[in-house]
Amino acid sequence: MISKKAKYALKALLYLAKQHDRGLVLISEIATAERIPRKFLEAILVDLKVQQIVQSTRGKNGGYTLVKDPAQLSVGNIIRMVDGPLAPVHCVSHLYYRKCEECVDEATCEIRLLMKRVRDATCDILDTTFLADFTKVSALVVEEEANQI
Amino acid sequence: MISKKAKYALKALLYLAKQHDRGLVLISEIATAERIPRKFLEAILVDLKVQQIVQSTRGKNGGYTLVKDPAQLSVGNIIRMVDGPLAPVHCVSHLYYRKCEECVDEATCEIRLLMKRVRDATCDILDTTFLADFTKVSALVVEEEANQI
DNA sequence: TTATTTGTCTACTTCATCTATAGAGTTTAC
DNA sequence: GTAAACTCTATAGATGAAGTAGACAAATAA
Repeated sequence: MISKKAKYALKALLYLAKQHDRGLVLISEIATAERIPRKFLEAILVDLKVQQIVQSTRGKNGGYTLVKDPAQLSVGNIIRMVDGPLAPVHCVSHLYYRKCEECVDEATCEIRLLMKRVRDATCDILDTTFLADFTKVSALVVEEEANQI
Repeated sequence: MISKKAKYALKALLYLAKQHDRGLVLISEIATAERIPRKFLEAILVDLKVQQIVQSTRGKNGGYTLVKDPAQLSVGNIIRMVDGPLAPVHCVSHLYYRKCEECVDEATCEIRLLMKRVRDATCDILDTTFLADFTKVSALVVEEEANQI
């Protein structure tokens, strides 16, 4: 399970990606549109700013905007930033590797091998899906709908 | 990430599966062999007993034994029993489905579609891997080693 | 300059879950 | 009856999740 925080981050970034050409977007606009608790979203956006995913401007006419290219920002990376490893156990994580304390022998641990397959399958999906892919899909849907008129 | 509890449960059941023909196995034997805190393992085994995965006998010469056929007990089911859903978000879980509170429209939620793919990939692996598959692999390894002599 | 709008920062809360541990109680075999 | 097992109840510390409150700082425009 991913945390609500990660889901909110994902939704907020996706919202920003869709408004990418529109310039600065208000926190409260995102919060309302995506039904995210406003104060909680604030904290999330600060985190994402530290990670240099978004940029902000203060004061009147201020707001948030995406810094990273949506075509290069993967869902996998966003979730990792907020929640940590995607792997089901630490001992199969690439970026957050840690030996299981209780494991008698990692090399022959059968559970580890299985979990590695799960990790790989998960990462194959999440690390190859970028924010831009969603906006494309939405554009396609809009296009299809237009064609049906 | 799966919990330690789930990992312990998996290791304990795997241990029991390997000793399946040996009859009753002591909690403390499992705890020592798999380096699981003994009292914690006790609690886990009680849970698994309630779920009718294992059986126990009290008193001297007592112990635990697997009730379910290891060829029909999947890793996916074991993890679900202890941790709940395998899905990364509730709204794509089959057995633990729940609508996301903040979701504006589930039918068009792009994150949901992506997470559904993750769920399916995970379940494809974990629901088709059974305890018996591990004991087979171990047997194979033993066989191979014997061949090399 | 001042009011308003916006993000920033610090601190706190509440609640749940994880990961255990302690110890008395019960059952069974010998 | 006693030792060896499992069982039941209670507790507890640590951590993190999810959110809230409110003062503060910066930018703009009147």
